[in-house]
Amino acid sequence: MSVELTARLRQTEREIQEIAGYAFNINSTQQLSDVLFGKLGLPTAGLKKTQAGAYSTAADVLEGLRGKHEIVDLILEQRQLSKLLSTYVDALPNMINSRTGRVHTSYNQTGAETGRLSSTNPNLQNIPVRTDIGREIRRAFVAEPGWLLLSADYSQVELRILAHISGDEYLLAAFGRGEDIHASAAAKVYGVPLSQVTKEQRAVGAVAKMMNFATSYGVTAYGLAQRTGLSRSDAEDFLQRYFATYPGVRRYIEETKATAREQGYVETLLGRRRYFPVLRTTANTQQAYNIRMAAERAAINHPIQGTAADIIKIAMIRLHRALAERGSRARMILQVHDELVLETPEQELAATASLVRETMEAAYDLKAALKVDVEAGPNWYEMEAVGG
DNA sequence: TCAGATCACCGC
DNA sequence: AAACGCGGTGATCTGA
Repeated sequence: MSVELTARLRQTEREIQEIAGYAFNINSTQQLSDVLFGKLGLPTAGLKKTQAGAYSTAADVLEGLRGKHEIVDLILEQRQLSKLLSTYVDALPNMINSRTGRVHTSYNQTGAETGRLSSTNPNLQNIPVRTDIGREIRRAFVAEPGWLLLSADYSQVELRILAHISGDEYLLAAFGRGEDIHASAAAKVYGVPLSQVTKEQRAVGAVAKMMNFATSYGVTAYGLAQRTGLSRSDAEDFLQRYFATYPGVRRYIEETKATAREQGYVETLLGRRRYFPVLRTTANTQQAYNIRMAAERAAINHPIQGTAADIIKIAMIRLHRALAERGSRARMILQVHDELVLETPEQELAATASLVRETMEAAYDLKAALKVDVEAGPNWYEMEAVGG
C-alpha cells in the first residue's frame, strides 16, 4: 500500500504544483493558503479564518469551493492520501513489537472526561473505515492461522441510552418495535408513512444527522445548517418539528442543563460524575458566554457518552471472567468505544460469538434493550455477520 | 536541536 | 456574536 499510495500522492502533488505554477509544500497550510487565496485568487467572502488570521484550508472550507477551481479536488485527494500514508501505512509497521510480531496499543483509563478509554502509541481506536481506500488498511490487522477476528459492536447505543434516560415514549416505542430508528424518525418528523420514507434516503440521512447532534452535541440551528446545507430558517423549522416529535428529548436537554447549573455536575446512569464549575459563574462577556454554552453541550453529552463507556467496561470485565471460566482460548484484543474485537480459534467461533453477544447485551438493563451486532473474518477488513 | 503550539484529520 | 460531544497523531511553524 505504501508503494501504491506514494505513487498516487506524488502524481497528485505534481498536478497541484503544475496548476499553482511553482513548487511549494502542500503540507504547509500557510503556503497552501497563499496559493489558493493569493496566487489563484479563489473567493474569500465569508470564509473561515484560522486563529493566526490566515484563510483556513480545512476540508469543510474546501468542500464549499469545489467547482470553483480544479485544484480543490486535487488538494482534498492529496490530504487524504497524505494522512493515510503518514499516520497509518508508513507508521504502523514501525510499531510492531519484535518479540510478539504484533502492534500493542496502550489504553489510558483516566484520559477522557466522560469515562471513555483512550488509546495511544499507536492509537488503535481511529483506524480508517469511512472511505474505501482508508478501509483497505484494515486488511493489515490479521488473526493467526486457524483463528479469526471477531468484532462485536453495540447498535446505536447512545441513542438507546438517550431513549432510556429521557424516557421519551416515541423513541422507546420505535426501539421496542425494532424499527430502523432513523427512518422511523424521518416518518414522524415529516408526517409521512414509514414505507414511503424508507425510500427517501435524503430525509432519513438528515434525520440521522439530527439525532446524532441531539444526542452527542446539543444541537443548534446554526450548527445543523452548517452541517446539512439547509438554510438557517429551514434548520430552525426542522428543529422545531424534531423536538415536537420527541418531546422527551427536549425535556432531557433542559433538565440536564438545569442540573448542571444548580449542582455543578451531572452523572451517568452508573454515577460517574463530571463537574462544570463554569456553569455557576455569571461573567457577562461574549467569551464567557461562549465558554458556558460549550460547557452546556458537554453536560448534555456526558450522561450519554459516559453511560456508554460505563456499560462497555462492565461488559469487558464480565466477558474476561466468562471466557476464563469456560476455558475459552478466545481473548479480547481491542476496544473501540462501542466495539470489542476478539481473537478466537475458528472452531470456537459459534461459542465465542454467543458468549460475547449475551455478555454485552446483558451488561445493563436499558428500557431500549442493548443490541449487539457480531461479525467475524480472517482480518479486520473481510468481516461477515455471525448469527444475530 | 527540541518543545510546544497550530492546523488538519482519523475514529466513535 | 459565535458556534456542536470525546479522543490521538503527523507535519509544520515558532522560538528558545
